[in-house]
Parts: sequence; C-alpha cells; structure tokens
Amino acid sequence: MLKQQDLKHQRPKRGKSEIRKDELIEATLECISSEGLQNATVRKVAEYAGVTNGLIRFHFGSKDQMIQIAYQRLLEEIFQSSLAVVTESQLLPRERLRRFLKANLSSPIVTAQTVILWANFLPLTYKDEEMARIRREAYTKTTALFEELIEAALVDEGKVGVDEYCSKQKCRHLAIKLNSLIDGLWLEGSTADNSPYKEELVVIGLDAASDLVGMNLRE
Amino acid sequence: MLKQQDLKHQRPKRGKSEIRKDELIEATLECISSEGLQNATVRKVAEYAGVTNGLIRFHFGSKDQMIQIAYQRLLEEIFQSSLAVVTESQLLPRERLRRFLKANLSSPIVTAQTVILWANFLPLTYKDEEMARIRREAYTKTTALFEELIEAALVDEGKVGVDEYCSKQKCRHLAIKLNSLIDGLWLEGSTADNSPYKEELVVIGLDAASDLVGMNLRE
DNA sequence: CATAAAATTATGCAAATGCATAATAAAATA
DNA sequence: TATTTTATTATGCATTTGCATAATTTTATG
Repeated sequence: MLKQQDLKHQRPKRGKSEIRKDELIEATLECISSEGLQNATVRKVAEYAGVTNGLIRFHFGSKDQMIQIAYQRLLEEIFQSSLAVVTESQLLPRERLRRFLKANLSSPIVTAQTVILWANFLPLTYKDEEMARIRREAYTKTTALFEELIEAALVDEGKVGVDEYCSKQKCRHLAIKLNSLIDGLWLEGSTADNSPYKEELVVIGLDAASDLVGMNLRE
Repeated sequence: MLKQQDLKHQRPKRGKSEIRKDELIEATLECISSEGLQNATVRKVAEYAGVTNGLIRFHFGSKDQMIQIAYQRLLEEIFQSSLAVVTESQLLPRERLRRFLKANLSSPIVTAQTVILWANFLPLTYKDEEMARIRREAYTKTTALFEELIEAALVDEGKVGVDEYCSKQKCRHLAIKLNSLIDGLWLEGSTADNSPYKEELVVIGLDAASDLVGMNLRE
C-alpha cells in the first residue's frame, strides 16, 4: 500500500524520490549542525538542499516529521559506525570490546559535528513522544550490543560463569557503567578542539574501562 | 558607573530591580523547562513571570542576554548544590569525595527538570561564544573542585605522594574519568523516570567510582 | 505520442516574534 | 510636595515562519 515496491521487476537503483529524500535528510542535518535547530527553518533546509521549501512538505509532510527522520538518521549513523568495527568475526571477544569502546571514543563519533547534532535533538526527546521513542529505540540497541560484547569478553576470559543470574546482572551493570563513561568522555571530547587531548581521551577511556571491567583493554 | 552601589549607606535589602530580575530569571528557566527553548519566547517568559514583555527588554536588554543569564544561573545552582555537601569541614577526605559523587547522582541534580534545562542550553554553547565562555567557566570550577577532592582523598589514604608530578597527572585523569562517569549516569538517570532505577544509579555510580579510584566509596 | 502521475516551483497568508518607542505608573529624592 | 528616576505597560512594525494551495515541469506509462 505504501509504495510500488514489488510491482514489475524493479531496477535495484533507488527511485528518484528516495534519493531526493536522502538529500533532504542530509541537508537537514547539515543545516542543524551549522545553524542550530532554532535556525533550521524549512526554508533554510531547502536552501541547503538547493530546492524550494515546498518540496519539504511534499517529502516529509511537516517540519516535525523532517526533524524526526533526521534524528533517526543521525542515531542510525552513529550506531552503524560503532557496529562496523566489531563485525569482523575472527576477533577475540576482548579485542572486539576494545575496538567498540575505541570507536565510540574516536572519529567520526567524537566530533564536534556529531555532538552538536545530538545536543540539538536531545531537548526534543523530552517533549515530543515520537522523538523519545526514537531515542529509546537507539539506546536499547546500543545497550544490547554493549551487554553482548561485555558478556562475551567476560566469559571468554573466564571471569564469569555462563547463564547465571548474577552474571547477567554484572554485565548489565557494567554496560551501564561503560556506557555512561563513554557518553561523558564523548561529550567532553567534543568541546575541546585540540586533537592531542582527543587522543588522550581514548587512552583515558580505555584505561578507565579496564579498571571497571577488570580486564586489560588498553592494548 | 554601572550602579549606585556605594552611594549613601545602602540598605542590605536588595533593590526592587534585583528582585524582579531574579523573578524573570526563574521564569525564564521555568518556561524553558516546560516549553523548550524553541518556544521560550520573550512573550511566554513574561507571561510566566506575570509581567508584560517590554519588561524583559528593560531588565535584560535583549533575549540573548536573558538566555545567557539564565544559563549562568542554572550552572551556578547546580554547582552550589553539589558544593553544599562538602563544606562541612570535619569530614574525612574520602567521605567528602563520596558525598560529592552522591550529590551529583541524586536530586536535585539528577532530575528531569535539570537535565532538560541543561540540554536546551547546550547547543547554544557551540554557536554563541558568550555561552561557551559561561560553560567553560562552570566546567573549570567543577573540575578544579573535583581534582581537589580526589587528591585530598588519595593523599589521606596514602595512595599517592604529595606534590609529585605523576600524582597531579593521576588526579587529573581520575577527575576526567569520574566527571565523565557522573555526567553519563546523570544523563541516563534523567531519562528513566522510575525512581527505583535512580537509586540503583547511585549504587552503580559509587561502585564504579570505587573501582576507578581504587578506594571504597560505597560507604 | 498522449496522458496520467509524480516531482517541483511559485505564491500567498495568518500567526508569531523580537524589538523599538511612546505612554503611564510607581518610587525615590530634594 | 514637586520633580526626577526608575519600573512597567501599551502599542506597533518589519520580518520570519510553517503551511496551504495552485501552477508548472518532469517522469513514467499505456
């Protein structure tokens, strides 16, 4: 009902509409990161995309939906870029966890651009239920992955037994701790623009994570 | 030149103007936390304060200044409420650190209201130089206090020598770690509204901090 | 090619917004 | 009390903003 997805044998190429929509989403993110959400008006975003404002209504229906979709995209991109480093299956669990942490403490996640975008959207998640949902969904995904990586590493290193309740609890707590640590460092790292400090942040983060997990993740 | 501060023998009572300005600042914060920065217009804030919009221009000059002053107030209030718990001078350094951490993980700092306000202001600190300055100033104060508390605790517990370079470095790193951890937990704690989880966050936070500092801060 | 559908622009409007300026009220002062 | 400052309201204006609606162009389809 939504689209003629399965009519005929469709070319693998995305339809023109999808491409344009993609451009508009990217333009939205660029506009917000450059001008701030306050100034990211429908007209400005259209200007960033090189189209006229009416087109945004055509593709998104309303400004609110435009914002929601852009937020979703941002979170998905962040998730994907940290997921990418752990998909190589031949890695040791510990190394996988280490890479995941490192990815979350380096570019492209730790960039002023990313944090600025994140910060601009955040307030909306407290007032707009849909934005809250989008946030929760991404958070759940990230946390699940985190717990998974932690548990695998702990089991592999013989630190916990498998399937015991207190082990689950331990992993859950560790996930919260590591997640918080990373978020905090990420926030801090984005403010200071001197890159030597940013590299130091990775070291500090892995060091702290090592203490928390009780496992050498510094390598 | 600014005010007739030292003319005559002035009553200790604040002038009417100061009181009204205070009301307007509080109204600004209330309005932002209820409606979001986007909708915190001059007229809305005036409505929250029960005055007409012209008065805001009279007291603040412009909307931008109104926002800046409100931000300053928020950060000051946050700082003061965590400072309050460590001023009792007869406390052991370790207990003092512990209380500071706990304060930063409980009400009134960890409330949706506080985080919402903080989140609303944050994006501005990336575009407005004055807002960035206000943020840096508060951050510097907090970090300095943090390092102070950490160093005192480490020295008292005999974990480090006094005045050595690597000790300073250690304290600095620990301050960054604890600060990040707390910020992350704070952010997370504000989203979930179930209070049992919030109490758990304090436990988790103190537990993690204990691991990081290498000292029992759980009580 | 013809025609229907999709994509895009053009135009306009009503509401909101920040700010200015004048008018008025309240308070201080002499 | 008279007068000057200070505080507050009233009014208005130019601009911006989101959205609607119609017109136009482009693309797909029979």
